Amino acid sequence: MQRTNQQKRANQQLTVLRALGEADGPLSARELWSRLIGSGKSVGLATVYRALQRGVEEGTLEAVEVLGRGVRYEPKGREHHHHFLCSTCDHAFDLFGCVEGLDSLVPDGFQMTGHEVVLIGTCDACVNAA
Amino acid sequence: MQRTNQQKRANQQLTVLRALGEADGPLSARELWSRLIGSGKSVGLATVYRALQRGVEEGTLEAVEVLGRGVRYEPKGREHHHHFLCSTCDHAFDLFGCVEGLDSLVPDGFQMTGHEVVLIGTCDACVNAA
DNA sequence: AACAATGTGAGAATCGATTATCATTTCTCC
DNA sequence: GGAGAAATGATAATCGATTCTCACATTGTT
Repeated sequence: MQRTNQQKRANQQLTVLRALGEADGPLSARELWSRLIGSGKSVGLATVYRALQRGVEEGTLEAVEVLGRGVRYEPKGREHHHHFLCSTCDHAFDLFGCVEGLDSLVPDGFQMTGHEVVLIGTCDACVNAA
Repeated sequence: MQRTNQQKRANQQLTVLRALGEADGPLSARELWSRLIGSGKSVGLATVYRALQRGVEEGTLEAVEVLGRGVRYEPKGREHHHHFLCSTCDHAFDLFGCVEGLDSLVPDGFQMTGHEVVLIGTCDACVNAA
């Protein structure tokens, strides 16, 4: 293995999961990896995938799709919520609350078991940067 | 070219676009292709992609994402609507109507420009088939 | 009919995302 | 401190979706 630094790398997966837990929205494997690298943590992309995969298997993480931009992950068990996708920075933010009137949309004979709502627009930071 | 039949194949793209127009929801390139093949129309997958791509360029089609299962296409200009995704057959159905209370979900400082709502469940046919 | 421009189908090539591989390193438990 | 199990990182392999290529077909124009 080509060693790029001497950092301790035990429990890398915990580092990964902790970073995900601190995020303000669901992250893709690559987003998470970039954040870790960017904050000086040396982690392999494969390890990020492994941590996420195991988290899903163990039920502590949930894979979510926000408008088809690939799978993102978030801690499971949080209160029911939806996401806001910033079309500028492509980041997904957690929202709080839900909406009314979904039942009335269901066609006759169909059975609804769940729903997803995604708001699209520009986030705080990107509004200010514009 | 390995000729598999003698059918007329002029204006294949029109055939593709017509089939899409008759669908009860957005279709992926492959779904559309399967339907065409299934109904006895001989079309190449590449031609389906070409028809869809051109449709989008010309503004008659719109690419939509329904829960990250790849891009699907639908005729543009229809009234604002959302989709119902059947988790059994994976088909997306058009819905009519919209929901209330989206504005209240937008965080301070964020600007919303659009939204997507997807209902998940079991469609008519799959309910009956169960 | 002859020619140019465009359309078509089959399969190859490409592109990203994810997974598998494997040599090391780290951990656990004695 | 040592042995075996598990974790890690770099990179190769895989997988699907989409695009590209190219030989041939079709259409349009004269």
